[in-house]
Amino acid sequence: MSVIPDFNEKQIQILLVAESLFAEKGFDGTSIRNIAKMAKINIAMVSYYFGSKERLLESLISYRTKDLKIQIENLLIEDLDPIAKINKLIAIYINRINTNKGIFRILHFEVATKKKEINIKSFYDLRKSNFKSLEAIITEGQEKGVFRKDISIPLITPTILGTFFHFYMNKEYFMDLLNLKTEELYNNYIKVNLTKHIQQTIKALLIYES
Amino acid sequence: MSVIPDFNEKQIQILLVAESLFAEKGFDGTSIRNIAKMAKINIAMVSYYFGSKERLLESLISYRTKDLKIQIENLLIEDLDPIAKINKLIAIYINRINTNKGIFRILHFEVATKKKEINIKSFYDLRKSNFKSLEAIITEGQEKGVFRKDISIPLITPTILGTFFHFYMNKEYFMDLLNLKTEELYNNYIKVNLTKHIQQTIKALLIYES
DNA sequence: ATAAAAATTAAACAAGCGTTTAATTTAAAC
DNA sequence: GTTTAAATTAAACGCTTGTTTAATTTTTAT
Repeated sequence: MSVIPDFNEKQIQILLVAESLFAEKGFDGTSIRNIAKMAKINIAMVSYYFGSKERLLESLISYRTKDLKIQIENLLIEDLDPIAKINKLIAIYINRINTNKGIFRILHFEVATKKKEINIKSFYDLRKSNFKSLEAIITEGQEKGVFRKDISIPLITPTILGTFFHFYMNKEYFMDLLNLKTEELYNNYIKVNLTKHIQQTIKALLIYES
Repeated sequence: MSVIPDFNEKQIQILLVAESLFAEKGFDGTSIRNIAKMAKINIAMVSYYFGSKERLLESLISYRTKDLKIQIENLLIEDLDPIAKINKLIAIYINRINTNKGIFRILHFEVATKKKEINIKSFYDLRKSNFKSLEAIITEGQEKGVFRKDISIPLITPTILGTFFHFYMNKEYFMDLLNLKTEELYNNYIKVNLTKHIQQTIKALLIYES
């Protein structure tokens, strides 16, 4: 008995098209006619299946966030030293966002402006759950005497995700600055250099005594 | 002889109203009628003064970014030790964005989606200039033997600004997580704790030997 | 095969959009 | 004080928006 509605094939097809358009042009910048045309359906089908454009967005968010919870919880029970755990957490974060670019971009953009109206509870729960996992990992590291005691755990996530997002949202600027001439080089830079940078940053923050 | 157009009082009044609405509801989410109503002008005045809605946004960006360059360049010639200089740079960054919330929010949101069409050269120049300043400060610190030699300078700015923005863009979530019950407490947390956290992070990153 | 339910369609709806027009008022220049 | 330019207005333009309607086709169940 899940509270998350199940979607049929047609609905999922619509959700996927909506995801790519919302990510590219924003929620307000995308019309139902855009979606219908790209998904090769009648414009009435969106209202028929989802009720409204807003509820389509809500459906998309719950569709995408419902299965993103497990991965990090599994990390908790792995037998790794604290630093390795944190590094793996960062790698999971970045990889996950990278393979779900669309929905994360939408969440990042729309939740900030539409927050009052949209049901983002599932997203909110996901964040809370991830925070608890991070807290557990850091506390473990502190008990083992590896991490500093005076760490502000709530500011770790902004450091990880913020750094990544800022890089990811300013793609053009950084492709120019770092002389990355193809999409592939840019993505590879994220996977190798940026990930390493963030891991290094967090490690320094958790260990370095001032 | 400035290439940046001068705006009269009426134009500035419109720009300020547009800034607050674009920041709150996004560019696509704001209509010219919204702006006209709030600014208590006729809807035709926007076209009359700026030509179009897009050019209004361009005008707003150049109006806001034209005087943001000097502050950081002055920091270069101050007589401070490298760490103090970096700390001051971070404080300047955060304070500046905090007192120009609106335009930075707009830039962050719209530039990412509209980048092809909008003339954001002034913003681009500002970033390049800031990067050069940062590079100079870090190189100085390396020559004095205070900073590590293997620092990826292009990834310092994403770490500073990204961390800040992620915190700032998810206001509601962090007010809840950190139990900050008023706007004032939230802003104070940014000024004290978040700023300190970012300074600490960058310091650790620049100094800590792995 | 028939009846009921679900899916799909084209068309229309009113409302809002950015922009332009042409007329009028206000200000500046001489 | 008259002329010229700038500012402001209400109205309309054509177009797009999200949503609903009512008719039709397709699928499912009996």
